[in-house]
Amino acid sequence: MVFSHDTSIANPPAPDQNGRFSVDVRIVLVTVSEGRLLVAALPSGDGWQLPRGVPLPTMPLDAAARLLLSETTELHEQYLEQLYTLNTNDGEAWFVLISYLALIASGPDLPLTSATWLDTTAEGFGEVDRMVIDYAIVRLRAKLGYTTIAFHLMPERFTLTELQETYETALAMQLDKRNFRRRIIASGMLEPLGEKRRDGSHRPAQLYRFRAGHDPASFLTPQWAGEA
Amino acid sequence: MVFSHDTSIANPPAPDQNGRFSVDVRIVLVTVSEGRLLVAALPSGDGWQLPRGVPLPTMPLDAAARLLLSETTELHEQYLEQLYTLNTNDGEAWFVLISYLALIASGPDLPLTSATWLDTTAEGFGEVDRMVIDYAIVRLRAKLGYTTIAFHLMPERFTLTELQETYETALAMQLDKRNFRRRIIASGMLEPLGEKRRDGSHRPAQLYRFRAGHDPASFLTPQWAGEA
DNA sequence: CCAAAAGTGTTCTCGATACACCCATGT
DNA sequence: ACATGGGTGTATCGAGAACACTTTTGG
Repeated sequence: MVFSHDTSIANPPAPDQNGRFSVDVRIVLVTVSEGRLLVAALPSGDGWQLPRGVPLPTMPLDAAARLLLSETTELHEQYLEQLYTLNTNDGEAWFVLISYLALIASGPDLPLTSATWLDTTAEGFGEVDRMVIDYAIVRLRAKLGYTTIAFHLMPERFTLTELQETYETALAMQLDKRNFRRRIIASGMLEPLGEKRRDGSHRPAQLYRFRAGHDPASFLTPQWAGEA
Repeated sequence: MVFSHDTSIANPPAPDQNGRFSVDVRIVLVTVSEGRLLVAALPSGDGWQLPRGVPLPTMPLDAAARLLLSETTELHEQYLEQLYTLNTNDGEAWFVLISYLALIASGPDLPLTSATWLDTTAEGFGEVDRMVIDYAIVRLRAKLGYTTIAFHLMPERFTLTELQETYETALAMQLDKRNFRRRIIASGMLEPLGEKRRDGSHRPAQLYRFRAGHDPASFLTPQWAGEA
């Protein structure tokens, strides 16, 4: 018998040698800036690594991840989502690596503490970090198609062109302006503000914000692949 | 500073008091039989619980899950997939609950050891187990739409009607025979065997098997919702 | 010849795509 | 008046859904 079976949630595994795994939390903190999809990285020897930490067993992992995030960026309005749990080996012991995807709004101010923004395709990450980043990007791209997650990459108020640019950067794909607008409007996720933004010698742009009561289960139509 | 930062995968968290979480593995083992979607359960007090175990830190979690599976069923051809990692609290300490989805082929022989097959909607599970089961079913249904996962619920050789019945049971939804056949055939996931099966006073059915070289990344068209 | 399950095609609708011009403003 | 980015509509195509009859066998 290899397992010590416990009986219920109210009666969890005894704190013996078994079942106590090292847990390592890593965050893929992503933003968009000037047409680039960026990830927060910390220097590590001659390369880079994702922000990471070993949580205390006295706090929930999501709280640990959020704390880690607050050590990485000063900005407090972030989206945080558990990504995937890896299981990795180091000699004898296996440890559990729980990865999170975090998003913060693009903008001229991208406040980091000791981390640096790197292109998401940058060289210099370890093999595992690279996998985690790549998976985070896959997930982000998929979710852009059928959720309103893009909201977290945008400032409070924005124009449709700015929103489209964020999608294009995140998806690494050009989108058709008319189709993009038709779908975004049809999805009902945006609320037009009365105001317009004048920022040059051209027609001013309508400003929008994400609708407060946007149902998080509301779906945008997927499959923008193959458009450009 | 709440986290002890480590530098790389090759230099994992030190085995100190921090970062050692209790880890609990649970398996949602699912099969289909006689039009019912079943889950393997163990008795627990006056109710039921999922097969579970506390893995040793000296083995990968997937191996622990597979071992657990082998304690639950004698059948060895199973599909196993990591589902989701929950983080649950018991008084002071938090523990990490890693859930797996496993599938075994339907058939007259559904060999279990100490477990019992219950309807997936059965009462008597704890709150957490209920969540895990429900999520497993959601994932299974989604994956039936765009992968060849159904393969693991079928015996080696089967007819199109049997395959459709498995889909219908798993999805809890009636499907149109002609549309079903057109899509399954078009997906290329099946290989017709030369033989036919005669099992009654009616036209014999062509036998199929899943194509050996079926690309696991090959996708069936999704979205069968709303068909019936 | 009857019962029972296997097998097969066409039509319609709707969402996804491709595509080009006019509008409002600042200089 | 012209340069700049904002804003709009239509035609085509393909996938998904709805739908009913013929075929083959055993008894």
